[in-house]
Amino acid sequence: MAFWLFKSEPDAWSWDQQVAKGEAGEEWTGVRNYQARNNMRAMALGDRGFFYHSRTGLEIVGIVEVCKTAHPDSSTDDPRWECVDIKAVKPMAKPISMAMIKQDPRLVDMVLVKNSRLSVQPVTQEEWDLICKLGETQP
DNA sequence: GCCAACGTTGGC
DNA sequence: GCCAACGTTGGC
Repeated sequence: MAFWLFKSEPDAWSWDQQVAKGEAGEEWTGVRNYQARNNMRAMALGDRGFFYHSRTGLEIVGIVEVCKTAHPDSSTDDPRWECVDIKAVKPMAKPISMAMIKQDPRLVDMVLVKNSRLSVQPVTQEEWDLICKLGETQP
């Protein structure tokens, strides 16, 4: 199983909205970046990811699961763009902020820090385990 | 709200 | 195929 991180501005699509979708989940539409798309193409059913609030919030607020693998993005006719569906699994007991990540030498190499503009990014097993631990959340 | 970093576009 | 110009993202 692989681990990922999904970024969203809460003004556009928030964790609460994701939770409201429940088991059905929701298409992660709107990605128009090849690297992010390729990451979604690489996802398998059941892969887990962090849900991160960008711009306003700047913290990991929850855990999601891939519930549908990559398919054409219904928000565009352009066949280049694909997306997966994700569903909310559980909130972080303690959200993990960008500031906390930057302070931890074990986390400063995260893509989140190194390439803050990539909206769908991979997370390593070590990063996943540590953030779950710091967030006091069972993955 | 600012602006640096990055990705994309398009003229040559 | 290069690279300047432009648009967007997202931390601050």
